[in-house]
Amino acid sequence: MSASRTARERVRAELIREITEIARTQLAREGAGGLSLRAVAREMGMVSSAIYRYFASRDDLLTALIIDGYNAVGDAAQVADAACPREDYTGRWLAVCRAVREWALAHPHEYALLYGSPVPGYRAPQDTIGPATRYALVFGRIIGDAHAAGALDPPPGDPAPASFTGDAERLREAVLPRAPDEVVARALTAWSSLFGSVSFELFGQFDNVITDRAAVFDHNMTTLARFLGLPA
Amino acid sequence: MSASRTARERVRAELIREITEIARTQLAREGAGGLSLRAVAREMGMVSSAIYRYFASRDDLLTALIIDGYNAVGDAAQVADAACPREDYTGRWLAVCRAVREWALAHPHEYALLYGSPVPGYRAPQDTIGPATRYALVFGRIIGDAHAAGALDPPPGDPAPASFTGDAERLREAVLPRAPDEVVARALTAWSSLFGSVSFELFGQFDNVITDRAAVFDHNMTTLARFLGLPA
DNA sequence: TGTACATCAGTGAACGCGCGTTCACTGATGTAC
DNA sequence: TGTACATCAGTGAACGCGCGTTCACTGATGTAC
Repeated sequence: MSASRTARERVRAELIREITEIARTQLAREGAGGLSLRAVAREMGMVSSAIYRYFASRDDLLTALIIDGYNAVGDAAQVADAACPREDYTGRWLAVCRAVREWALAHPHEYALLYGSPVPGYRAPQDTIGPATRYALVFGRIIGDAHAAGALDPPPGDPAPASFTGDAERLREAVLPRAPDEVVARALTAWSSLFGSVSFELFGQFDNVITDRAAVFDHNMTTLARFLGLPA
Repeated sequence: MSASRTARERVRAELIREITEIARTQLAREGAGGLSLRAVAREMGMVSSAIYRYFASRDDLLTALIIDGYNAVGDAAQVADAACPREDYTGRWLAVCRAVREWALAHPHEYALLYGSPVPGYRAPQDTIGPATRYALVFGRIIGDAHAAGALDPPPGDPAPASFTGDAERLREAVLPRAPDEVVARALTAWSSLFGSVSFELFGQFDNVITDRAAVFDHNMTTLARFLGLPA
């Protein structure tokens, strides 16, 4: 009977959910290095080998966590963007930046897993790519909307290097339709700048340097908005 | 005899050097997590407990590596700066940025140890602070020199947040004498932007995104120079 | 210069730990007739 | 509706590994008289 098959499958799905849930809290406590199948099994009240019914290896479990993490960042970005008036491009940009920062502060080890030093020996499979780019779509849409509305007026600067045109074309197709090379290049700068700020705050470089980190972050992101040409 | 005491001490110093050397290459191969006292001892042809004559614990060895790393970045920055004409502030800025990037590319795991996700369970002792700020002095001197020469002309922007004044004062004392708050704030932005770029490149975020990374990096750093108000 | 003693370097065995993964197995749950 | 069979979940023991750290010890190197 297909109803009973789905019953078993529901239990299975629920257990997979529970395993990743426990793995996530362990990740939050100890970081990626401290994630262990045996510890997860212990907390599940299972024998360690039972986990292998659900995940083929430790790396598979890590991959699941990574995908969940990227999706969580993507969700946070989307929600933050959706809460703003469509034409308030600068407000949308700022809201999404804050959402990324706040997610990172709330999930430091997950953030480190996604954007920090690579986990030694771990090679990300293809399935992570889609989720990994979700939040980028949000940023792309904001800048793209502003550009389409003629609201993008970047301050003068050097032209993007010639060797960048191919990359720019690929990025236009993926996230920034119709934006000129210079805008794409600036978007990349802003992108790495945002994550540079968040990483520095999270990884301790701002300790004893910046006190009111939220305010400095906002200031930085506003400055980046100007740099991108978003309206004041 | 004091000559013979120094003989013993010379051997001791040489062994400490050799241990950190081997530890450094292991760090380069496997990352911080893969650094093991036993492996170092094996490669030294010693028994593992012998290492404890030279380092009280694994963390102590890590600390030594971290200090060496910060000093290496500091040296690279200093050398790059010293090779430029004093009044070419933009050239000096660019040279130091490149030096940081090139050091990072040449020593990815060491870079990750210094600027990537914190090593779980490791708490940096006070002795790392001095070396950690050496390269910052170099950046500070460039911006400070430009400012003192009246060559700093930053484009308009929002004022730094009020809550930043205390931090700015502290930073003025440490690395940026006599610079106004806005300049200090911009220096911080540029600082995290630089390391954001380098980290993204190193940690794989630019994979399949940017092809000619050196060119894009140069472009970004030049843009940051303008943002700081360094002359074109 | 020679001897008695103190310091230091390195050994080897051991403690106690945790890990990922495999494998043959027992029961329970579902499927087909 | 009832029975024979196949699938799946979970067990428990084991393999083989490496790790940091401690400790009592042997020799060698240096020191003081």
